[in-house]
Amino acid sequence: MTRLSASEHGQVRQLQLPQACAINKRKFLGIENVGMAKPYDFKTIEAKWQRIWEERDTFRVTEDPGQPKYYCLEMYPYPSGKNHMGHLRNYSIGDVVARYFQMRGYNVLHPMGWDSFGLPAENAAIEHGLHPATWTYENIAYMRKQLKRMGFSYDWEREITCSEPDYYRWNQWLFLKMHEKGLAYKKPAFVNWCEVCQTVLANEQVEGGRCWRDESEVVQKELEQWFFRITAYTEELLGGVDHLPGWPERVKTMQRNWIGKSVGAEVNFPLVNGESPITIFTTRQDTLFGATFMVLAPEHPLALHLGEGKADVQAFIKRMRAEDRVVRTAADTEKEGVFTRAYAINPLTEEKIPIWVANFVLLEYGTGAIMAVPAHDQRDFEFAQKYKLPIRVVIQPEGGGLSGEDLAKAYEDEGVMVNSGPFNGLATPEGREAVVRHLEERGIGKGAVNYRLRDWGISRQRYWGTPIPIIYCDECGAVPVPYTDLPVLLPTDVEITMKGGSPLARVEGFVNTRCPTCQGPARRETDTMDTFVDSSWYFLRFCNPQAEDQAVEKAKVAYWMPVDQYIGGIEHAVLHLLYARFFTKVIRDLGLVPYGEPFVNLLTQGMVCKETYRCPTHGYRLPQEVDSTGRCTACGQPAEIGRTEKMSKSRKNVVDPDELLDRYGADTARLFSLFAAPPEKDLEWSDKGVEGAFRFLNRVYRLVDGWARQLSKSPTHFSFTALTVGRPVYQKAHLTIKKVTEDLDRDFHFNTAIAALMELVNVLGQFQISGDPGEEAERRYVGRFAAETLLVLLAPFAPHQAEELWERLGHDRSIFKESWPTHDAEVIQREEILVVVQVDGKLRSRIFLPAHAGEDDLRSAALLDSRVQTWLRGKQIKRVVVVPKKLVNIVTEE
RNA sequence: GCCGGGAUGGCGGAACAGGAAGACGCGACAGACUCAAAAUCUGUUGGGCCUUCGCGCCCGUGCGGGUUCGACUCCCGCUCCCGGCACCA
Repeated sequence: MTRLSASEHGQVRQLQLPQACAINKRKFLGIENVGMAKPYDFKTIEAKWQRIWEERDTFRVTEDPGQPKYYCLEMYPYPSGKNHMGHLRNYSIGDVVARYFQMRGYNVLHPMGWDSFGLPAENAAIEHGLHPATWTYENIAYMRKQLKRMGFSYDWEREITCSEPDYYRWNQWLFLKMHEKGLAYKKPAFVNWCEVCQTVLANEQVEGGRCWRDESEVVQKELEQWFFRITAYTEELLGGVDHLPGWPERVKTMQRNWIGKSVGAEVNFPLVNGESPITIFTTRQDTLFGATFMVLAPEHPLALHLGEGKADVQAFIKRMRAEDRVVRTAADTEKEGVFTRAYAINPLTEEKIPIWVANFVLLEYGTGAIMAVPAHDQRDFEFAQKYKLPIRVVIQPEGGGLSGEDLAKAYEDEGVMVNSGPFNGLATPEGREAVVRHLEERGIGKGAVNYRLRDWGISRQRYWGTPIPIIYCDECGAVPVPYTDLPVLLPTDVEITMKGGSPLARVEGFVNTRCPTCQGPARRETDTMDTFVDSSWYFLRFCNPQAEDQAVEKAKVAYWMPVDQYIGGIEHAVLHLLYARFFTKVIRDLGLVPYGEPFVNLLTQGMVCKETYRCPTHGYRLPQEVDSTGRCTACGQPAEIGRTEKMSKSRKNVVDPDELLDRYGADTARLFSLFAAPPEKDLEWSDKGVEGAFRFLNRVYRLVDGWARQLSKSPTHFSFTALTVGRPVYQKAHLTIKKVTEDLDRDFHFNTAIAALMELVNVLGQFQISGDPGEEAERRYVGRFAAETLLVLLAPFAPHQAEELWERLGHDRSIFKESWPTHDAEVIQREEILVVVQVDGKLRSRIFLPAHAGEDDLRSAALLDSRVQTWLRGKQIKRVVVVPKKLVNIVTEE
């Protein structure tokens, strides 16, 4: 018996081919004259259709209020040189989405552009002696060509290049608008400084104390910098996360973590000497009675003051301030402190408690000062043990029994308040509220919220970016460049050295200017903007990329926005995706967009990985540098084999897209990257898998091309009820429509959609379009219907081949003008259903019944089945569970 | 430590609402075609068992329990892997 998938079991017998058919198989496959099966000529076909799409402006879109819109956007690339497989995967996913929605009748906006400002251009300038612009624009030209070779359905008329004045002038415009509203401001601050990049980095660009670009250690430097007040939107950015059902949970979690909201209280601790009190922030105000000392951050202004005339305190503060902050603030750094010999009063116990200065308290979180509750905070506990400070239990867990003397570690969980005067007996949640109320009544504190999120530092001491439109005048201070003077052009004659501060500072013609207010001599700001500013609103610009007099054109943006589907890498979960949300809210408040959230649905595609070989002495090796026994060919040592890691040049496990395209073509590259894994999971590259995709496309090609001539004579109508030999194939085609459509609608399950197409091709491979003259009309009708269905469903995945074969079937209109098919529920209705019979939950028999069989029919048929009866012998039937049209389970008495 | 995600054949992965575990592909094995190879086509392919080779039986979705007629799926308790945050008060 031919094995087919379970769902088609009922059709199996009808699909059997008599042995004699094998003789004619070559003929039916259209290869009888070929002698040898040649692969289809993807080079000619792909080039042909790319040319036709371009000539016919197939993917040009304009606003059309009469048609539902769909905005499909993939994160635009940084033009680093060549596209890598991650890009191609990202854009292949996006292209299927865009083409699918187009066929579903949507007006689809699918644009592409270049995130073309950034540091690598400056590095390349030094390395290769090229101007950053030259290097960037050569890369763009190359990468654009690659994308076109992939056949992506972009509206290239909307291409955006961020490094062009017609784009970055609007960065400056937005900066000025934000400056007007107090959302852009300058302040001195400790900032992250990367020695390699010679620039400041935003908090979001520091990962584990290292630069996100070059992974070098980041140091802290105090500099005067421009900031965007993202914290003005903290609550909205946090709350909005709850209203993004189309975003992956992990991205939302990351954003919540990054914003880091803590709810608690601020409490004032008066000083014994009567000076103004120390304010602390705590989330555990219910432990206030257990605060036996206080700790200030070394940078806290009061620390120096209290340490006046105390050499050891001064020395400690000096040493701590000089210490590398990344090291000092690491969790495993030993706690260290010094007693100021000053005292504060615990406002609830009215006890005198000592004030310390210690390394583990951070100025930038909360108020830079803490109350220490050693019994209920592990850090305070460790500190108290080291310096012999009192430990007092004020929270008892259920069952109690804790005492300060024999505590081995802090009890940080919730419990019941003890040793807390009027609050004794309250559980932690109520205690928290009660203490806040008490503090507020007595005016010694208040409920407070703290966030981890800091304002976004955007100044970069680099050349290849947007000039910040500010002029410094000795008389008038920092003066914004008037709107009418925009853009502030980035000068082209600049020397890039990567040392000695902002390159623009050395361009006299740029720096020296006149004050817009007093006309006196003045100097321009020489820092440029973080490149993340460009990507924070580019999706709005795509709606009106050519607008010369405004950043965003209200009506067009209102039509296209929000982005219906955004697709990109998880690495931007916080960075870009947080900034873009912030900018959208700012621009909304400028009255230019009706939405505060830019991206309705977000798909974070997985990385592209490949096996990696590593030799202990020679590092990463190419597969050919490792012999069959797994030893490095250079030194003979056993190499680490087959570990799957993200593709990267340094790991020597990359696949070059150009080679892939030369060898297999765009359709194969697309199909494999969509088939090998669901889009959100990592994709393990497999050369064999690519060949599998290529083989599949060849099968489709031979099949449809082989049929094409005969199918031109097909009848256009045939009654379903009259179908006989072609019936199962016709049904399979309808089932495939259903499956592919559902898979695309349900979170873009491309891999299973493609699997369904493969199943259909497998069935069609067994079907003949000629035969008995009496059957010929039916066979051709069914063959044509199935082949056309296959092509239409395949079109979003392998567009070139679908177009080509569509044309060969006699169509003169693009397959993308076809509307997406719908399945006929009556057709896929089976005449016969397979019922699974279980005895005590174990599969014991299968029976075929007419589709209209009811529950009672199922029950009696199951009980009558001879195999079931064997299993029932000597047993008492307890009950019979019937699942309509599916299953019968006979439960017996033991 | 807190938060999120995950674990299914030799491999990538299916199984939609609790109802046939392993679709589809890769690899492997066999056969057809061929002088031969490649390509193509056709089968077989989770593990084990058998004087019965069957529409056969037993086991099987990280581990241990539970709910249920029935669990990859739900509940409780673990292990391991991946990711985010973290001396954050």
